[in-house]
Amino acid sequence: MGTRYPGSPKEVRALNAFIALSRAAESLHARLNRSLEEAGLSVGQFGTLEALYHLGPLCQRDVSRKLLRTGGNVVMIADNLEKRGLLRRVRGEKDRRQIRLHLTEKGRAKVRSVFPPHLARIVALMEALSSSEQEELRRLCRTLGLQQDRTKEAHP
Amino acid sequence: MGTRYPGSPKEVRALNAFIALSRAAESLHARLNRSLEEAGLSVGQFGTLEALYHLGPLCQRDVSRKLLRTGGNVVMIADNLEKRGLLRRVRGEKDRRQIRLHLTEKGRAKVRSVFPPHLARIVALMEALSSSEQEELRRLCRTLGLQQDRTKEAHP
DNA sequence: ATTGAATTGTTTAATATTAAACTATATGGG
DNA sequence: CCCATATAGTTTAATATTAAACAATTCAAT
Repeated sequence: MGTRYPGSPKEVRALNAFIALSRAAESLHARLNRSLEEAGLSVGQFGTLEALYHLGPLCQRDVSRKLLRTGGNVVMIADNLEKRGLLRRVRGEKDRRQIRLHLTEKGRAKVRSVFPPHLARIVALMEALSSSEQEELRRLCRTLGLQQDRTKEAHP
Repeated sequence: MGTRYPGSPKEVRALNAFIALSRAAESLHARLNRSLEEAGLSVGQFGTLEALYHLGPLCQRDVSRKLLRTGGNVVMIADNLEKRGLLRRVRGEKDRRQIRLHLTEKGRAKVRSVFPPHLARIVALMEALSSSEQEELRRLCRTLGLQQDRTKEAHP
């Protein structure tokens, strides 16, 4: 990690922090993805199921915002999950443009079987840091991530 | 951000830190990618050019490890950059399995034109944190990312 | 020396993701 | 009411990425 760019201390500090952040996230994801794939779920599929499980039915736009993916991608994710009987689409009654995604019982069962071991792996990976370090990491990342509005399309 | 999963304090702490880390990285990348794409480079292409520029010629395997991408992906990245005349392939003399990637002068010029504004954007985004916070973030992320060997294939 | 295992790069097929154009619905100002 | 604009979802075409099978080369242990 780190960089060999011969910039100002300020640049080097920012770049080193950015590279460490990027690589930590990618590294953790690479390790977690493998076990998710063994469960037959892509990252987007798992994220969608997990969001619906813990937040209740959502329209596709909300899922798109939550996962930071484009709307078109969520259409495909919902298509595939619907084909497998893990969720169903319900046309909004008030706003007929919206389609709310509801987990089926099969979908809930999938989350119940996949989420606990996934969480256990996350906890195990995060144990490289102490409790207070985890809380500090969260605070720093939230400060970084929240500095700008991200409620619009993920990549407008 | 955060989670509504009703787990133990330990689980909630780890999950919140993980989610914040993931979203911060994705959020920063989404914003940076747009400007890279305006320069006509994908993330993998930019990462490859930048690595060759600052580290010197590398074989594809090294690039693969550095970018945390599969070898097959690096083949395609190198193909596309070679077609555009930004790098050239040089068969290794000592180990004839290897192919070292060398930047062309056009490739170096591309990095010189793209890297500085890219770095400026990173610095601007990271300024949401103070200097010491940036250093602390780097330390925490390195601890997380280095806890396990990642010198093998990115997704073996 | 020889053979078997490991490593590097390549190819192929499948999936994921995006941007952009499109349809349908909602909303707000004349 | 009517139209302009915005929003939700869909479709399409292109690119990115992966896993897996493969060829060529190296290396190590006999």
